[in-house]
Amino acid sequence: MVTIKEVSELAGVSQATVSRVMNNSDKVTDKTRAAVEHAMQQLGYRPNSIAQSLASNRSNSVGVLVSELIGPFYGPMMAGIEHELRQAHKHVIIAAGHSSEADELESIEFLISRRCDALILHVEAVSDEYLINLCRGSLPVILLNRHIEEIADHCISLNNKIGGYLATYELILQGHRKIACITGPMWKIDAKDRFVGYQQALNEAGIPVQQDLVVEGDFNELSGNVGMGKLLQQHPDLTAVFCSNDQMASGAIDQLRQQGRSIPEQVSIIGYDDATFAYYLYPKLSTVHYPVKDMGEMAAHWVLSKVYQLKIRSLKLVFEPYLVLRDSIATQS
Amino acid sequence: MVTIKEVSELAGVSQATVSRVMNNSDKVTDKTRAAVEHAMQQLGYRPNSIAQSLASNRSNSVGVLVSELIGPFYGPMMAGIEHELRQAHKHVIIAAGHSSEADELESIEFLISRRCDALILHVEAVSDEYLINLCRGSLPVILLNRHIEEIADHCISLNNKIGGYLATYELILQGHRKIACITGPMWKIDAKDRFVGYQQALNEAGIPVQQDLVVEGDFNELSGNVGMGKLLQQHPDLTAVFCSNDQMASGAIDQLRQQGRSIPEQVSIIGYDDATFAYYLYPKLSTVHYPVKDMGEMAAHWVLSKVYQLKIRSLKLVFEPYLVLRDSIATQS
DNA sequence: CTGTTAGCGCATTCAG
DNA sequence: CTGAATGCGCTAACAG
Repeated sequence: MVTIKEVSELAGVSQATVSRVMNNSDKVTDKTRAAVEHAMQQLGYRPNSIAQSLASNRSNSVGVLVSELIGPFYGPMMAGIEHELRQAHKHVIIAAGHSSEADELESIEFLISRRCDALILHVEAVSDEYLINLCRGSLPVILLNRHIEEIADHCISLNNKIGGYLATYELILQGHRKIACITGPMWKIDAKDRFVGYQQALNEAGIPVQQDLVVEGDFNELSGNVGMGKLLQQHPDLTAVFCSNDQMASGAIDQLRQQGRSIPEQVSIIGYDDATFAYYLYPKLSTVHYPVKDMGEMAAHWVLSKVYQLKIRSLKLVFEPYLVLRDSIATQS
Repeated sequence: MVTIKEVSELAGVSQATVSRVMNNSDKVTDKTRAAVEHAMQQLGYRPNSIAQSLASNRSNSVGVLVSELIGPFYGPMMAGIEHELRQAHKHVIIAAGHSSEADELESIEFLISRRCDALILHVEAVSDEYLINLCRGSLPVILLNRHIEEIADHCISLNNKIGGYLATYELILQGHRKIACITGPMWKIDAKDRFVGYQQALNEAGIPVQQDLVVEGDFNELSGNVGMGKLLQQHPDLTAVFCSNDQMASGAIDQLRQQGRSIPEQVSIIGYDDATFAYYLYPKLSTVHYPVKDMGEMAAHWVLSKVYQLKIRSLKLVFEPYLVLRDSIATQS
């Protein structure tokens, strides 16, 4: 591996000068600059960014922690982050937290020891206190998909209560009264918030919330399938279901079809997230749009502006969901 | 940030000793070890892995380059890689190549300058020569989803010709003769191979390959939709379609439905990849299974064994696809 | 078993 | 505008 030293010798200058042309900061004569660049070319020199980081105390990389690398949700988020950061020549070190506190903590440890310049965290298991503490430290941290009042300026989140409300309200608007709900894991704040929105819409409409019209899923397809099965058994007469994400909705559709129920004629269904595949389900799934890619981009912008002093047009921290109506809801008369 | 020096002073030992207990390599008295660990605790010491890397010339991180962070294909691949690597306490630095030669080259540059201990590459645009050269270098490189004869031992790939063959053969077996094909971008080797398999199956069955029964897509949903439109216009009497991936298949299904064709009664369809969502399409999509997660894991194993000397049960470089038959193919009489 | 001595490759003073 | 010197935080011989 060729080093700065060899370059400086070939170019007949000092190492400091080579360093200068690399960080094209200081004024260097065009002539010496040319000489140095020529030498770099000739030797196939690649700066050792590890050494750069150590010397400059800046790694030009930001740590990203997501729950999973798999699934329709995190892909767009990571893509949004990577795209913006890359344009600014910053780099992404990625880790998965698997919704487990131990894994999340270990990942954060790792990213810190990696001397990331900033952290973008989508964490679910770690406590508020821990995060508040972390944000008080010197390392810039931005939280995705989580809102903590004490550190609200470090949080980019979606108003999930409104999302759940909108979904349920639409069902009510279409005349449904017997509306089931397949929630996400209730210990997850977003799952809970969506459920709160569901209850709120029901309350406002004067429809009592029935415990046995609600089942808890885990955000995966299978749990939607199973949950729908239970629901149908207890309430064969239900006419609509709000699923807390699109994956569970696809599982629920599968179950409904197995039982010979037509969608949306007999049972209406609405999802949440607006994942890419929602459009290709049959019937095309009505859902709540979650601007996850935009939020990833915004997190990157936040970092770029706070850490790397890039000027950003605007910083938006709270996003609003909106309905995407397709073919999975029918009017109930 | 507390350093090794402060720890050594608090513990009353030399820095070297602190280093020793961290790499719990050499023999250290239980007593001094305890003292050091106590000091580390008390100071909240976190090793600076940047400095570790520079000094040890080993970064404990492996660079991963994928085409996109988004979409149903790369998620499982990254998840497979990350999972295995993490268990060995190695870390993942990720970059996206966007199927563009410039981006791919830049990403590789970046990963190298990051002093990754190894590279796992899913590249599409970069040339064989470049890769052969890269593999000849001292940095261990494993290629995913690409087979280059000269460096076959650096390639983990799927036999896509067989996959395309299997898909088409199944259609023929079910009595179809007028079988269309929506290919991926023909400059991509896997798209081409799948198409070769299609042609081969047709040839063997004595069915002429008709140019206008073939349209080129781009692996995204929309192109499947559009492609299906063209096909239907030119050949209203086609009875089956082989789509080069599941996303295009979902688009094609959408188009067929728009035109009022029933699936599979009027038109049979088969996809490729066996993405998660394929099961939840309607009808459930028959497809060719692509063990992408396994292949990601295998890449990680390769790295673990070649670079970090972990003993791995077995190393498999060429994977075989297999059919997953569901509900999207009907018998043609 | 432990301390001492050198760097790793680069950025960054400070002179000149 | 350029060079020499110093150190980032840690590992790796080499003695003892």
